[in-house]
Parts: sequence; C-alpha cells; structure tokens
Amino acid sequence: MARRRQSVTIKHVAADAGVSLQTVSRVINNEPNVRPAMKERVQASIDKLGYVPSIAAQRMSGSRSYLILAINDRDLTIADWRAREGRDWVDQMLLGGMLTCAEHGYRMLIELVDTHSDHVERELGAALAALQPDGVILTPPHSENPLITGLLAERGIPFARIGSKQDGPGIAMTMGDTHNAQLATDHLIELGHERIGFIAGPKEFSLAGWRIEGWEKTMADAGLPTDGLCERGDFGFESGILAASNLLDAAEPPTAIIASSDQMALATIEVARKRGLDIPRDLSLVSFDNSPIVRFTQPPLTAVDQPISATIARAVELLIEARKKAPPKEPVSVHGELVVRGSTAGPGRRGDS
Amino acid sequence: MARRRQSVTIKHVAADAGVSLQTVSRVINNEPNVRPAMKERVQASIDKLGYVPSIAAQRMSGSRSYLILAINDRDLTIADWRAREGRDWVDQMLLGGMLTCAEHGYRMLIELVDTHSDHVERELGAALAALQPDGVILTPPHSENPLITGLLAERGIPFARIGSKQDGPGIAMTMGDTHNAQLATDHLIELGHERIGFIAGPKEFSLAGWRIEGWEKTMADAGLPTDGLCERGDFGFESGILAASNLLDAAEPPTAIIASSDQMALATIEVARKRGLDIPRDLSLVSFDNSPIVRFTQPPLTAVDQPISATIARAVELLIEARKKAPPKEPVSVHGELVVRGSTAGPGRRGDS
DNA sequence: ATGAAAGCGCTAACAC
DNA sequence: GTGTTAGCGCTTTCAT
Repeated sequence: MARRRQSVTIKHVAADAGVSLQTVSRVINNEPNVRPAMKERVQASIDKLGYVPSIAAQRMSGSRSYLILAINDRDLTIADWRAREGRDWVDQMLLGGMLTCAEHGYRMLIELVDTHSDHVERELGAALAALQPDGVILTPPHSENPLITGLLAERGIPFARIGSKQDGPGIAMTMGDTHNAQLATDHLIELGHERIGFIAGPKEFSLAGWRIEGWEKTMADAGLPTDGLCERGDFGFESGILAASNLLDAAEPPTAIIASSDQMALATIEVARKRGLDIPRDLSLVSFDNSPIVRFTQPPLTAVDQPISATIARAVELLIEARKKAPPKEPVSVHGELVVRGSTAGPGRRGDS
Repeated sequence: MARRRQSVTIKHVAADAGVSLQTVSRVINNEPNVRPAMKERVQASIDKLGYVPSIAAQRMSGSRSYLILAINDRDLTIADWRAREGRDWVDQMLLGGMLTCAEHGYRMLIELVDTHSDHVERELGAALAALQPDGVILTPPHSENPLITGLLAERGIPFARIGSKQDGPGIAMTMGDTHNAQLATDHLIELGHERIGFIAGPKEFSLAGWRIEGWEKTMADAGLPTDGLCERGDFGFESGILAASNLLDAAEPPTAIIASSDQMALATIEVARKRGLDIPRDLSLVSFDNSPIVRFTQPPLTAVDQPISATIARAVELLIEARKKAPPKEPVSVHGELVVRGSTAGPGRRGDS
C-alpha cells in the first residue's frame, strides 16, 4: 500500500498563488489582515487545485479538530438497533447533528459509552484523547453522570447535556418536556376530558419528572384532579401494562391517558383491548416520542413529537459557537409539538378519523 | 478557551518507562523487535498514565487514520430520516460497522454524498482530503458510480462496494440477493403455490436483477411458470400499487407475491384489501428488507431479512485487513434469511398464526 | 498586511 | 533490539 500523503497541501496552494503558507492559512480560516485582492488570488488557487485542509494537520497544530462527538448509552442503543422496533432516536440525532455540522465544516461522530460500568472515565477519556473533539453532546442517561461531566469540564471541552436542567458545567438543554406535557394535557381537556391519567417514566430520568409537572400544572389550572391518576413505568412495554392496568382498575378510571413513551402507549392499547375498551371511544390516548411505530397502531396514535433533531442541531451550533462566545448559562429549551392522530376524541366519541 | 494539547503524550510514556519514543511506538502498534520484558514495562507506563495515542498525530506521521468512511446517498438518507417510516438501514449499518470498527480501534463515520450532482467528485474528494480515511464503504446507488470508484481507486484507498458484483477496483459485496429470493420462492413453493408473482426493483439497481434471477431459477427448477408474473417497481409505495394491480388483474392472477421492498409489500396489502382479498388466505405475501414496519402490518409480513449489519461488519473487517493482505477479487456474499410471519400460507389456507 | 521559524504528536527510515 | 533523525500539514508565535 503506497504511503498515502495529502495530494494537494497548503504548500502547493502557496506556491501556486505565490504567497506564504501563512497567508493561505489566513484565507482558509477567514482571518483578518488579508487584503481582498490577495484573498481572492489565494482563493482562486484553492479552487483551482481543489485544496481541502487535512483536519489531522489542523488538529495537530493546535487548532480545531472539526469533530463533534455524540455520546450515547451503549446498551440502550445496541438494544434498540437489534430489536428493530423502529426507535429512530439515533437517526434523528444524525439528521439534526450531521447536517448542522456539515454546514459549518464539522463532522459528527457517535461513540457508545457504557454508563453503568466503573470504567466510564477510561472509556470516555480514551475517546477524547484519540479524537480530541471540539465539542461533546451528552444524551440521557449520560447527561447527568458526574463522572462524565466532571471529566469534560476538567479537560475544558465544551459539551451539551441533553435532557438536563441542572446547574454546572456544560450547556443544559431540554426538549421542552414540561411544555410538551402541557400540550398533550390541554388537547385532552379541550376535547372534554376531566379524568386524565398519566403514565410517567422512571425517577432516574429528570425529564420524566418534568413531564409530570407539565401535566399536573395544566390539570390544576383547569381545576381538574390528579390524585391517583399518575403511575410510574420505566419507558418499557411491560411496565406500561402494569401502569395502564392500575389506572384502569381504579374506582373512577380515567377517560384519557398520557403515556410517557411509545412503548408504554402500545402497552396501554393492549390493556384497553383486553378490557374491550375502544380507542378513542372509551379511552383517549396520547403518547410521547412519536417514533415511527405510532403510525402503524390501530388507531394511529396522537403523540408528542420530541424535537430530537432540532435539539441536537441547536446543540451543535452552541458547541461550535462556544469557541468564540461563552455558552448560555441558563438551560436551553427546544419545544416539541403535538401530532394529532386517531387515538384521541371527546369522551364517548368515535373520533373523526 | 485554553489551547488544548494532548494531556499525556508518547513522550510522557517514554520518559516514565525510561525508553525512546520509538520503542513506545512499537509497543502501541504491536510491532516486532521489542523484548517481552521491555514491552511489559512500557505497557505498564501506558496503563499507569492512561495514555491513548492521538489519531491526528498518527495520521500525520503517515500511518493510519483509524477512520472508516461510509458513504450514503444524501437525498435518500435524509428523506428516510425525515419520513420517520421506520427504515432502519442506517441503524443497521451503524450496528455492524461501529461495533466492528471499535473492536479494531477504528471509528466509523457516515458521510452523505449526492450521487446525482455533477460535483460528486468534489464532494467526495473533499471528504477524503479532510478525513483521509483508511477505508471507504460504498452503498447503493454509489457502489457502481464510476466517478466515485474511479476516484477511490486513483487515490489508492481501499473500498467496498455494497450491492455490486462488477469487476473492477474495490471489494464487491452482495447481501445474497439471488439466494434470498430463492429462499422466499422455495418457501412459497413448499406451501403449495404454483403461480408466484414477483414485484422487482428498478433496473438501476443491480440487486433488483439478482433477485429476479433467484426467483426465476427456483421457479424453473420446480417446473413452474414465470411468464407475465414479473412487474417492475421503484421500491416505493406508489409503484407497488401499480405493480400489484397489474399482477392481480391478470387472467390467471398469482396466489402469492414476492415484493422486492417493504414499501411495495405494503402497497400490495393495500391493493389486496381493496379487492377483498384476505392475506394469507387468498394471497400470500413475502417482502424484502424486513424493516421494523413489517411487524406492525395486518398480518405481520413474512420477509427476507437483508443482512445489512453483517455485511457492513464484514466490509469493515476486509477494509482493515486490506492494509496487510490483498482483498478478495471475487465478490463477497453474506446471505440473508427468511423470517416467516403471518402473511404466507398454503393457497386457500388461513395461515397458522 | 505579510512572511519566517518553531513545533504539535507521532512514525518511517536509518543508524547502532 | 533499541535509539536517533527527519518530517507529515498545518497554525501559532513573533518579525517585518
């Protein structure tokens, strides 16, 4: 294998334009102190030769690596991929992240890290040392892992914490969970529901709590009860079966349920079906995530669309900006939307779809 | 922002172990000519200091970049991500690619390239110059684009062509399309079907033709007819409607249909439903891809599982090996499997599920 | 506003 | 077997 060198380097451009390396470098990096005429001449050579800087060399000389690293939980991610149940969290991350990176000449790279292991620091440290990314995006459940955030802070690498409002280093970002839960609750209230149950996520996820808050607040504002109408699940199907059963077994069961994940919504459909409850006639249902499967259920689910793509896109922008200006200290929130489909209707109504 | 340098470099290790840089380098790269005792001592220092080589520096000094670049079609990929219809092609690529890369200390990076544009070469050339990957994975429809394969060959970068059997530079790889189509056809023949229709993909995709071959051969071997039983689609839903309609409008319509994509299978379900044909009683249906949605249809579809993950994993291995030994000249094939679900049964039978 | 020199962390080539 | 030297392509000082 021929030793592969850069085919056209900054030297070639400098020679072609008849200037020093430094001037070419200045043009590439859009730095000041280059006369327009000069800049144009250099740019012409760059275009002519098809020159593209080597990010390895740029990184070596102490500047940027043009790499943004997104850290996902290894086990959860691999489980999703293997299960092939249509969870497109990673795809949405790529959609927002890759395209935004590309706009700025960056690339996004995904790294799987095992949160539970005791060598998180070694794993992450190795990735940081090897790649030297200019920014890191942490997704739950990594976002609030102090071993991880501490390491990043210590190394001075800008990072975003998706799904975290905590104080501390890094940019806290949320997908508007409280707001999104309000949207769902409002929708049901407007349809005439008064007893609205909520299937929450596990305590380990901060965002699970924020969603409860949104629901509770909206219910309280409307003068509606929430007592005994909230059950916890773990986002998975089985836990949804239990939670939905508990809610529907109550003396005064809800006429509508908001589930904090698509899997728990699927479970609720199953529980309703077993009890002969028609959705949406006897029970309205709203789910969170809006992953692909919700359109293939009977009926298709009204769902909160978590703005994964938009949030990651924003994270990338903030991380790239972090080189120049201080990142926001307050949590950054990107709101989701409610997508209305056939699983919600007024109490006792058939639904329109 | 503090200028970020490598925290612990090869120098620190060399100093700690009391040896030269070169010896450390030899240990890192598992090269010969290092006495076991020496190697152990150096390794101890590496572990102690938590040293991890910088891939930028490794790349700079003319060795590997430890990067594998997977090239996907920009428009198709973004369309899939935005549509959120559960196509998990990219996820399966990541599953096979990232994990295999990780095993060898490599990373996989996805790059979206626009095939149709006239600046493919510039786009790809820029990515190659910037990242200098050690290997490239081409997916359809890039795999047989001579502009792309030519550029890669010219630069001497090892690459794999997924979904291509053509001669020429690079490693040709298939996902066993012919074999997979035979599996599907055999399954239907065993159930007792004699008129088996085939909805093929577009001519631009070589693999569409291979699938037809598999079906035709199996039918011929069984002494069954294929005349008038093959329609072309473009893998999309609308084309599937047309193709399925044509097949079912025939004087002697098939009792079973094999669709070359999940979307075309979905379309076939729709056409059957409109004509009051029950699946699988009146019509058996097999689809290709086995993407997540096929489990959510009524009934769930018997489908050919295209071994995306395994194929990409194999590609990564071959590319990494390419540094040392010559890659295979013959096409490499990874076979898929048939996943039997509720959409296939004997002619006139209800099916067991 | 431009150029020259030094060095980033690592490995190939050669010396010993 | 091990150490030394040079240099990869680029950006950072620092001069001019």
